[in-house]
Amino acid sequence: VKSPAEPDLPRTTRRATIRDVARLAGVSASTVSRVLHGAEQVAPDLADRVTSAVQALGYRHNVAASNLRRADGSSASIGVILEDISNPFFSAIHRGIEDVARDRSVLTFAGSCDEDAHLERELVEAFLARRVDGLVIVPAAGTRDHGYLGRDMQAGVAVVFVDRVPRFLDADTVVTDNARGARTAVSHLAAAGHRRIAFLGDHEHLFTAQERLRGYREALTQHGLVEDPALVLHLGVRAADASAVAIALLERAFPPTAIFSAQNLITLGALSALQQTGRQHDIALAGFDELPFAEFLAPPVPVVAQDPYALGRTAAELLFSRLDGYTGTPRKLVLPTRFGL
Amino acid sequence: VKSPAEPDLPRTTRRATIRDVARLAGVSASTVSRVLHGAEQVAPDLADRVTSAVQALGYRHNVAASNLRRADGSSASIGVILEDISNPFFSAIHRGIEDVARDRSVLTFAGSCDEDAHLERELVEAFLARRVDGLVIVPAAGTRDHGYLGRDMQAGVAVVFVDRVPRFLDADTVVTDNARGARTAVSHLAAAGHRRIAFLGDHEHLFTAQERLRGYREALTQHGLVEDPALVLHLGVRAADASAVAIALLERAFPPTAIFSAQNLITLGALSALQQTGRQHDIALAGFDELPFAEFLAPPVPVVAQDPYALGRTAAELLFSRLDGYTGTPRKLVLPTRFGL
DNA sequence: CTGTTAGCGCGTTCAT
DNA sequence: ATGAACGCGCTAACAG
Repeated sequence: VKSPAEPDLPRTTRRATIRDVARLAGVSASTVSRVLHGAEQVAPDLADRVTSAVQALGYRHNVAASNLRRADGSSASIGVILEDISNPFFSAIHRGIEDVARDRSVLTFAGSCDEDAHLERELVEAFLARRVDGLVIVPAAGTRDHGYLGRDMQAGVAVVFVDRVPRFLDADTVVTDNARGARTAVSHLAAAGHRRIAFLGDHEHLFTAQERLRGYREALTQHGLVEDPALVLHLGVRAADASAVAIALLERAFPPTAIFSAQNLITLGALSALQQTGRQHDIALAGFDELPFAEFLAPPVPVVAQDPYALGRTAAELLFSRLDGYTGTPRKLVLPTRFGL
Repeated sequence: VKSPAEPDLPRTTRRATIRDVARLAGVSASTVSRVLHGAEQVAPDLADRVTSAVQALGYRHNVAASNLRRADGSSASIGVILEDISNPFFSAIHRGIEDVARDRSVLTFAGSCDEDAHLERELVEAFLARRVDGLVIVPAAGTRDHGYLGRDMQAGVAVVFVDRVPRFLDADTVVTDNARGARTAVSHLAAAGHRRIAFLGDHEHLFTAQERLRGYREALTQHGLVEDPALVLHLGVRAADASAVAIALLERAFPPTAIFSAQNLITLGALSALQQTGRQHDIALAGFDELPFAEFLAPPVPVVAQDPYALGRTAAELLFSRLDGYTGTPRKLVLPTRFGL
């Protein structure tokens, strides 16, 4: 209910369009467009007038509108879906992607799906509705089928999976050599004489957890050890959980003499458990993923280090090679790990 | 140079448009649009035919085109500019923003400017060219003037600054109470009897570093201590630097008896220095920013904890309140810290 | 309730 | 070298 005496004064001024610029410069919109795109065949004085008008009006190019008309219809943006953008492992992947994208003036959307398949799908669709040129995805553990993406790939969207493999879809993928990394670490423990080595991993339906368990088993076999199912534990990734589970493990009647923790936060939990029970010098520990404070630990904990930044860079490179016209068969890259203190 | 015998077969199929859907469903484009937006006044059978056609063609809504025609012209996306998306402090801010944005189905662009004013500006303009509805910015230390954003704010873009204050622009801002946090920590050291307390901070032109130094000085004054300029050191944030500088500090003829390190990575460096020189039990240490592994340290290091996630959430809330129509004077929020082990 | 028309901001023909 | 006209995909306004 508004009185006619109080007209609705917009407190926001309308954005200048290319026509406004054209009018002020006394040229046509086409000429402005040409100047904006650095075309050569514009008279210098006209170009100057256009540039001044752009400045004067605070004109900002609208890439969405531009993209609509353009032939290739590239939006110069990509979408990144991670488990959690605030987890250092994933944010390093994110940064790797960003750096490669930035070199091509491509912007990056990012979203966390918190291991939720439904959220993952929602993010994919939201990105696609913004017409991203490509998608980099760390699949949620629960996603049963990525096949629906086939049609979008057909339509020209470049899709690359990182850290975990897609299901029911043949697409470019970059993962770490999880099995080999785990095998190396567990072999190290076995070589030191341990025969009862526990495996502490996260959700058993997680690709990386499965692969690391596989590596653990390979190492046992390799050293002539028999797996004791009671020593293989799967849990959530929260450090608090891991700590409680590890304490229970250590307080068993017949505890392990060594622990292989298959993930970052789990190593933290195991560390805490060893500290709380005062067993840090009795029970050996080795882990997957780097620890930022490894040097301050006594005794030191050897870890399998992956390179998440390289994971991200490599994924982005695969993505852009597709956008550059590569149409070959999907590439499956496996990046090595480094084991040590 | 292409032979006519080899026509350029597009290996990508054209995306279905709303007209394609309309044709297949035997309705008009408007009807499809109405169904897509959940309008009530469409006959159920028509709606069903539209839905099937959408499925059959793998149609994906184009929000850019939609946004172009729509009255309010909101793109349902925002841009976030941080120093480094892979730094845990900033990625926690990022996540806070994302969570608030997601509740409103708003997507998030993110970019790192690595403390480079030029990159910051480039990112801002790239986001604006994509017509983001709002911008959350952690200003680069070197940015001299954010005034250029005034015009875009006038045009309706919501702009919020986080962690550091803008220059020459009056806008919504959320920062941590850096001075008070530092004062608390340094007071703690002074109360323990220390009279020679060193300050290890990063770039002196960084807002947070300045504020923390201010807090350090307030604490000294409060405890009747006189500042010794030789004990106030500014450095880069890389832990390696901090370690070297701290070692040099400890090896002086007249070293401090306590160190206040004003940032995350610097605390890491100081810790390393104390460890390398074997002085960890002789020289007291307190730091700004949380340490993920505090519980494993001996002796424990008390720290000033900020809440970057809350910083992000709060910033996003200010942003969306603007988009919701708030037009009052810019708000300057200061979030508290928590000091302890 | 449904279809038709026009136009959002822009780039691309095609004339000139 | 420059401008006029058209259309990208979509939706607001109107007509029926």
